[in-house]
Amino acid sequence: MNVFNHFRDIIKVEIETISAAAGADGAPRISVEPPRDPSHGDLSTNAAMVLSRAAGLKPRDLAEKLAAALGAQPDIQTVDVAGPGFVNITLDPAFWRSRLDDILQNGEAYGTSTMGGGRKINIEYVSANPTGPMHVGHARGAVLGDALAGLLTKAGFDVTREYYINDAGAQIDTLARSLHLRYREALGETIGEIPEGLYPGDYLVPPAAKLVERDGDKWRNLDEAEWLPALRDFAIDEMMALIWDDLAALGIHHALFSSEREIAASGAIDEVVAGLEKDDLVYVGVLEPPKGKTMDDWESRPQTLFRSTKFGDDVDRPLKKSDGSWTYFASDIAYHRDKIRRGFDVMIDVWGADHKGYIKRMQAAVTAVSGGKATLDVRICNLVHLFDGGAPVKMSKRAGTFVTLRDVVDKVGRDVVRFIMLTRGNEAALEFDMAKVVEQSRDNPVFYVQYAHARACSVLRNAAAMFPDLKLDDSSLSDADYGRLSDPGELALIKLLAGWPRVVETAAEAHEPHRIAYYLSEIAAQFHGQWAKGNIDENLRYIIADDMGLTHARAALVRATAIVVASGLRTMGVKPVEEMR
RNA sequence: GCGCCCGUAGCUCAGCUGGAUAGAGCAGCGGACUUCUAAUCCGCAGGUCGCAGGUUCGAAUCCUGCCGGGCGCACCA
Repeated sequence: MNVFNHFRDIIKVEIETISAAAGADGAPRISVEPPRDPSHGDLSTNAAMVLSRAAGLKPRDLAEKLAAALGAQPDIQTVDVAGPGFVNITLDPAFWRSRLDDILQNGEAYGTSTMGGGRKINIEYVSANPTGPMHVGHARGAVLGDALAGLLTKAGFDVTREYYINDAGAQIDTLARSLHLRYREALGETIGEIPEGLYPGDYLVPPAAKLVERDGDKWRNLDEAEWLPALRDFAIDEMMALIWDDLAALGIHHALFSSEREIAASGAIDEVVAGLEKDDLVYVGVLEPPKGKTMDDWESRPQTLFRSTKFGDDVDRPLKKSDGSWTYFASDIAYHRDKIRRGFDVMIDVWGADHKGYIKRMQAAVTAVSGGKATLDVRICNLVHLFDGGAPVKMSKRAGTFVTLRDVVDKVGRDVVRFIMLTRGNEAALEFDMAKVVEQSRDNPVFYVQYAHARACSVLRNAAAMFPDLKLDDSSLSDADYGRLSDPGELALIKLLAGWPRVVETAAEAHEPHRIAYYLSEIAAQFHGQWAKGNIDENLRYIIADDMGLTHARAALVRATAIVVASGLRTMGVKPVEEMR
């Protein structure tokens, strides 16, 4: 149960009783939130201030009426009117304690929401070019997309995880030529320095050997035109296998891989552009060179343009290259229309920071192609600055200090990578210190949260050892006498745990999975803090040797903490640990 | 020149889509262990939310204009 939504519904009913006009008017603007200052109660609503005009009352007067009505509701202990017309509600502690039932009975499914109503939503993420292994920067987009997918699933959406393979264009030819060189090397030739313009990485050496094994020297002395298509296919398959491995190391598995080449081959691009032409959204025109930027090779010439300015873009965008072939943008339009046709009217793309300038045109295209019915949200991932023990890791392909995603995952573990990548908002740059993230200390958020879960499991193990007769399965725990959980710290922890459904919904709505990481840190802090109180006052320990009933009640709280932390971690794609030694 | 993002404590960052006295970690200072794992916790100190206007009951949050930083800016993907 989302406690806040629950009482929001009750408040709406009461408002309608007080004033039908107000009830009909601004219901959507009513917010019910936890007040920042806990001394203001458990819930705070702005309803009286937002609806005073429609009700024909002064905010404070409406607030007083609302407060009187709410005071008679079950589960509500006190209601106060404060400031300009806030209505602050304090709930009965028994109501909060009963949230433990909700948690224990649902297990890790606690927090699952019906907000999404099973609506289809498509998340396209990673989409790294198949020209080599993934590097650290890719990891952030991969984790963000995957965690967002997990979050939206938890929030009740029908999520499809999708990867767009950019397997067309000149880069793939470059890949194929680079492979051919390595292939000749594998056949015994001395190739020397890799020429400028080809990919120098030695990750093409194993595929080259594999190609020799499969085809012998059959491609060796042919003209490029004869071997290029075959080597292209071979190279793409090899590179995608590499990327799949890297993703699997992060625990990421897309449901669908869409190929740019297949889109192009299907004629979808011609089709979608023809459709845009029909709507008068395509024309031939001349673009102005950008001002304030030196463009030596600028050549003013007529181009086939998409009227993206009609949908808020800054300039119209080219659909054709100078050689007459389609631009990447054109095939991306066709691709997104394909997604729309597959029934997705809500789409999310996760891109790197260098693609920021591409957002408007893509959103314009989605609006145009769908007739305004589909929406595209683009989540941009800022840079990851890699450190090792406080020293920046300089990455250079030439110097051979290039750090791949795989290197980092192998070094610190996939759960650490996943969690740390979500400890910042996606638009903020992120520092990733490979030494620090495996430290067992307070300033390592992964450890701090994992330790809370492990500590909770440890308490339950100890409780079982001390009281062999105590039933500690979830259903027995939900029969415990919660009334004995009366310490303010315990109640505060319960309230935090009860906030999980709301965190899921607000984070899902904002498309911001990093909020889960912060929320889990809060729980961990409250839990560790409560633990420490037991070192000062033995009566506050979770396990009380001569009081099995109290231990049972506290075990229920501890178990509920473990459940919520585990649920949060799993939503982020991180595996909770039961022990840390 | 234009567009987007960012600017919050000494440092790294949250701030729940406009709520009340702006929060946390680190660093600093002072405390707490014959432990249910101190791998932790408690306290103190630290702020003109870049600057200036505006919108309103109310602004770190929205609008405008500056200042500073980042990214991008036909045909690559």
